Amino acid sequence: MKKRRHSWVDVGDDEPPRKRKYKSSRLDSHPIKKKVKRPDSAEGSGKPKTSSIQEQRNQLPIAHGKDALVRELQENDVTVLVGETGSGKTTQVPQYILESGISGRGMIAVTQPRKVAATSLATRVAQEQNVSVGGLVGYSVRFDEASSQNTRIKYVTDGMLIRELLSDPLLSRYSVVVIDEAHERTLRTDLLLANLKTIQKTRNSYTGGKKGKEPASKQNPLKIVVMSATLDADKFSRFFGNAKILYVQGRQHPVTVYHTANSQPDYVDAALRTFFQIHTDQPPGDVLIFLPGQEDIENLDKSIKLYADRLPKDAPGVAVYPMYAALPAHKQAAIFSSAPQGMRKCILATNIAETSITIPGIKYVIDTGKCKEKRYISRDTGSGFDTLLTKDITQSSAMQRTGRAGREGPGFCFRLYTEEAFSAMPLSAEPEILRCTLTSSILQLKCLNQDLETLDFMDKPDTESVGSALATLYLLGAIDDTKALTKLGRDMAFLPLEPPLARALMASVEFACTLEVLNIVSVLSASSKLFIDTTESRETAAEARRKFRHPSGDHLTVLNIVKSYEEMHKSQGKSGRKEWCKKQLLNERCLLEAVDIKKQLSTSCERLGIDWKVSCGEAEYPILKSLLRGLVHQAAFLQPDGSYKQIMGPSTVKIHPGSSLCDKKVPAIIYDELVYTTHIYARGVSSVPRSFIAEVSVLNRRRSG
DNA sequence: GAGCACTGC
Repeated sequence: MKKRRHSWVDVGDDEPPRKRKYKSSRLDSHPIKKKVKRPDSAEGSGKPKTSSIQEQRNQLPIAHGKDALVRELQENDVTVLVGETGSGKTTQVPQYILESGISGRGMIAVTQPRKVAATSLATRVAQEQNVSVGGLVGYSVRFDEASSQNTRIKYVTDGMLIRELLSDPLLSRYSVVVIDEAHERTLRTDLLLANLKTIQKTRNSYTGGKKGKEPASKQNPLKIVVMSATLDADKFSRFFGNAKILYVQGRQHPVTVYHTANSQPDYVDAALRTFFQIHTDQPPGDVLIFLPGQEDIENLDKSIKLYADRLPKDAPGVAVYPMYAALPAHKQAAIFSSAPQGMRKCILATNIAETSITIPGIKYVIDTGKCKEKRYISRDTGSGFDTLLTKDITQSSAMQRTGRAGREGPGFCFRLYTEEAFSAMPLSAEPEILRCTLTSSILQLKCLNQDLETLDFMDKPDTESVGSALATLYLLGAIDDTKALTKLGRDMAFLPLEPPLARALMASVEFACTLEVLNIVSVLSASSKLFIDTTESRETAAEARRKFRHPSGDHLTVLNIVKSYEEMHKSQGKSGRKEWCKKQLLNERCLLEAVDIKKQLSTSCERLGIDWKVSCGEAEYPILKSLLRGLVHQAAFLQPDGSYKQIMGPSTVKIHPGSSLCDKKVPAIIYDELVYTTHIYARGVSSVPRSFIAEVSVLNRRRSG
């Protein structure tokens, strides 16, 4: 048989996606001129009404190509599998691998970027195998695990597999690793891909990748399956020595796409007009509008309500639901309830609705084509800051948003940008590794003895960004002046914290205030924000915060809140605690997550021989000194004009308006992060005596031994 | 005096 390298193999019975053009036509100002159908495949006939789980499995698009797929997986060490949503690849491929014996005696790991995905997929696949989750099929995510000695298929978050890498650098328990959602190119996916390539070379005694010439020394070979959406498949294939690309058809209802004839600089106004055009001209069906951020959502919310009131009395009403991450949980939950009788539901969402949340019943999507992107600007030594600015989305994002209209039936998508603008969009987002802080990743790679210069990344991070991370690690005492990992650095990497917070926690041992610092870093490293901050409640929230305010600033204010929360729990129990949070406008999600993190960190501390119960009582200096050890590179001095000048770095920063120290002119500050929006703002700020700062940068290194 | 997309250990 002729070797077919780097070619598309059609596993399903449809044409490969490169031939499918996303035809679309212009939409003249707003009146709808012409519509074009998305040339979609399987005219979603929907799920069969009643069928056994096995029948459902057999009806998935991927089932048609099962034999061909299994054959390819058997023959190739690396396979790139392209499949759209609804193809069933994530649930079926691991089962095919298991059932066909490809995985031998080893386990199959399937990675996911998000926790919910990992746990729910494991549950689904366990059902299909007719076993309970945690047996043959299990999962492992932070704070939650269901697996046993019998587990053969394990769904894990990519971060979890990286943790496993630290204790088992060859991932020897696994014979197959499936990297799912690889097109998202998260920092952790890229780290895994780079490491997997090295691991496979070692375990398979690579001889150039020629089929049928496997060396006899191959004891415990590793197979890699990379699963991705269509756009980046070639790149993954090239990265793995022109690995075979297989294509699987998806299942999605057709969505009619419209573009505007002219660009719409005022996209909020354009969204408003488009919404009412749909509302008055189109049949019933819910509307989902994608906007970049909270501010736009709040404005559009007001405008829609204003105009809806002016509609004729007999016209159907509009029920508006905002949806973004900072919204309190009970308001987020509201979007899943159906609209009041005779009203059209209109959801205003950030890209939280693009992948994280699926809202049922959406027939119309309005896409502003904008999103906010966090980007790290690295300067000289550790003085970089994050920006959070509105920018154009990518083509894959646009297609994802469009797809949200076709989940349950044929739908419509109104793009508030021209067809030309769509064509000009980048295909997919720039990988995170090129725009994020690398401090934590580089510390982990150091623990794996990986040489950054020789490690093969899909996209190599730029030298400036690596240099900045190395400089930060050196300042924190995690590496020495030969860039070698220190004992302190190894301990820091063991803690599930960002290096600055890990350093602060390690320092707390020295200052005998571990309990306090543990409480603070647990909240700081929680993924949700502590304060609920919507425009309408901003004043009330600030008022509530004043009660907990500590004169030294935000870190000790956080500590006061944690203490009150714990007391509230002791005296009032779970429901009292919840009520209390609501009243104080505190986000309980953050505090609950902090409780989990604290539990995990205290276990980690015990393993490192640290007594985490050591407390400094009411003293504040030990706490500030500990924090300063981690935040040396994030400190600034007051200038005569009231602004702050970074100690390491060129920038002048302001204290963020949400901080308890805003407008308090203290001589020196440390901060959790810098964010550039309208100014460079320092967030999470504490006041420290100037004298503390000078001594720290020297001390950090001296004690790192 | 002004405002913050989304994840992970």
